[in-house]
Amino acid sequence: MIRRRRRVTIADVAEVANVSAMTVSRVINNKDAIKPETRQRVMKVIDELDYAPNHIARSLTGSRSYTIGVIVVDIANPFFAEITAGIETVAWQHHYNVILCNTQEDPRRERQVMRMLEAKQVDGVIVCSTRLADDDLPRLLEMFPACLLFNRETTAKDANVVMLADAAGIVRLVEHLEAGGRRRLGMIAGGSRSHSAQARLDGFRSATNGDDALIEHIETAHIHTGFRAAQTLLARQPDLDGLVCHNDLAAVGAMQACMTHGKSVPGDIAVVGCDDIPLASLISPKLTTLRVDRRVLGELIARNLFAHIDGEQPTRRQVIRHQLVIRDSAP
Amino acid sequence: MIRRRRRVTIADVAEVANVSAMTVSRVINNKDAIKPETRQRVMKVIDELDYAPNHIARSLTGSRSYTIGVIVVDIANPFFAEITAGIETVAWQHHYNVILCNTQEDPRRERQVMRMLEAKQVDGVIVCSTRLADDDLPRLLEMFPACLLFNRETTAKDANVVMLADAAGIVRLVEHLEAGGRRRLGMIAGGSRSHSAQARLDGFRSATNGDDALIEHIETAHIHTGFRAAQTLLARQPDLDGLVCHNDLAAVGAMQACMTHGKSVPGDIAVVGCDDIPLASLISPKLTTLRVDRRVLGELIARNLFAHIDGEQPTRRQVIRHQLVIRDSAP
DNA sequence: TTGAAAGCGTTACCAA
DNA sequence: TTGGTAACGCTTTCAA
Repeated sequence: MIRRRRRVTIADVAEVANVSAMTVSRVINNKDAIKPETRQRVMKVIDELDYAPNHIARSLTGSRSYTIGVIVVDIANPFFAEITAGIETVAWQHHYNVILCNTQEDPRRERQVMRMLEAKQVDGVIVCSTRLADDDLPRLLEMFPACLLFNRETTAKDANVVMLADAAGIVRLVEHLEAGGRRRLGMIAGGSRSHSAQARLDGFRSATNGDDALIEHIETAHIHTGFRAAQTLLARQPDLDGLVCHNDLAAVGAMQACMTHGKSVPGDIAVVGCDDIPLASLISPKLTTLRVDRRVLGELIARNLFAHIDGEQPTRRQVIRHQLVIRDSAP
Repeated sequence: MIRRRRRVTIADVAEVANVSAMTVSRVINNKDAIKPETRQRVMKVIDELDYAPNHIARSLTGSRSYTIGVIVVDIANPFFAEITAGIETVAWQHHYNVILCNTQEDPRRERQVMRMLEAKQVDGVIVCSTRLADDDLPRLLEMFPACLLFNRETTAKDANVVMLADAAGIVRLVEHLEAGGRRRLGMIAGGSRSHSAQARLDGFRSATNGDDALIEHIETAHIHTGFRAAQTLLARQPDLDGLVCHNDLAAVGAMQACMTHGKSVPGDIAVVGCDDIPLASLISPKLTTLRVDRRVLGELIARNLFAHIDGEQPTRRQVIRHQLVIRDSAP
């Protein structure tokens, strides 16, 4: 059972300072005009009693809770952890706290979490890579005074959206490969249910007038799946001289497959990945890839939300481009 | 400016259902006895109006806020991200939310964050690797109905503690090396200000009756610092046949140095790390190291806190041992 | 089994 | 420049 020590209240301060609670309230909120003398006296008592306003009571009066909700599919995924770090930084600058909710890719849980956040009167939510159906989204999002969706479009009213330019990023990779003289490019594409996998594949197709024989799909992109996909692809198309991979892990596997196949990287074939995970610069040859500064991305997302909360006209839709990181695997 | 849509209140439900607010309250809390007929009617109205209790108002009445605070030095660090994932899982099972606070190793910010959390009436806090001074800790922690410290001891009353058995883990590594016939062991030790570095060093010393000539210090443990430290150590002690490294990154660098030095791993010299980062099983030879399941650790931490919150007698001090992961670098 | 009234700590509104 | 009163939405307490 919880036992909370009695807190000093505004009434305590008022009594000791010989003023009304209202006056104390005005002092701590810097509102209205207060006689400097009175203010001094109240401040002194606040200090002596170590008074701090009760945020719960404040929230109840209706204005703000100074809390936002952040919903992610998996906080243990460094991608979201870094975004969350950026969000938290900006939130704190705005004197806000973050309620972090991990949904583990479960849409049911996502729904419950949203209702809970609304019941706790958060001033806004940030939803990263939601798994909710398009139809459910508007009704849920519209419960909140402000909301922002990362990597998902929606018809919800007043929802802002921040998207990663996955397709454009892949196009740049392809252009880089072609500028390096590569003529026959293949792709190892990611899972069919993933939004970003679809976008990356679209980018590849549009940049290459994609021949489907040059594309190999893997459901989960990992080193060994990348390895096998590259083997299949090379068996089918021995003259490939460039390989675009859904992500860095797959690219690492693909490079191993190339070498097993007797092809040198980048001599005979160039390999590129996507995400710039730490491993990308630790292996040999170092991987050419796409990067987005995830902490900065989180900060940008949060700033967008707070613009909304603060009543400024926020950017409705923001698209963030990757940065091309050129290393040894495709110089 | 925030505009919050008017919520359905308990009074609305009461009016439509033709009962008092109290009856509605009893229904949603399953408290006291209610005539089944009345309960049915109230439930129906709740459903129709889509009523959900306002948690802020609930918290104000004094019992619980159903929110805990989690304070970490850096959520972008996968170590803490995974622990946080574990904590969040258990919190949600208890119908709790987590306010996540990132302190970026700044003790001042940590203090502010704690005051804020107290003002928001959290029912408990979990503080991971605090940078606060021993003297500040008790006063701050005692503001909360329940608190738990990870990897830090304290004299604060009613504070529970979960510690990682860093020293014991290193002892096990040393024993493993000695069982494998290694006779002359060196160590690459970590930063002087780090709690865990100190503990790991202590473990090494106690297990080897440590000769300081066999120990090399690095301020930040990374691949290149590990490389250089190993070089220095090998130059000084060419007959080393075992090397214990503060963490996996340093171990990776150390292995490279060994090979550069013409020593094969594990043939001529065994190398072990600590932490089991993803890279550890990706490089060759695969690294023998220490692991602790960080998600499970987070769950354990949270369960300890909730035991306290729920008034059970929680374990005052819990020590978590690493698991020895034997791979190729020290079979 | 149900209800009325008081209170949680704060702020909005109106009055002095 | 200050204070009284009434909310905010709920639960506790006491009474019926």
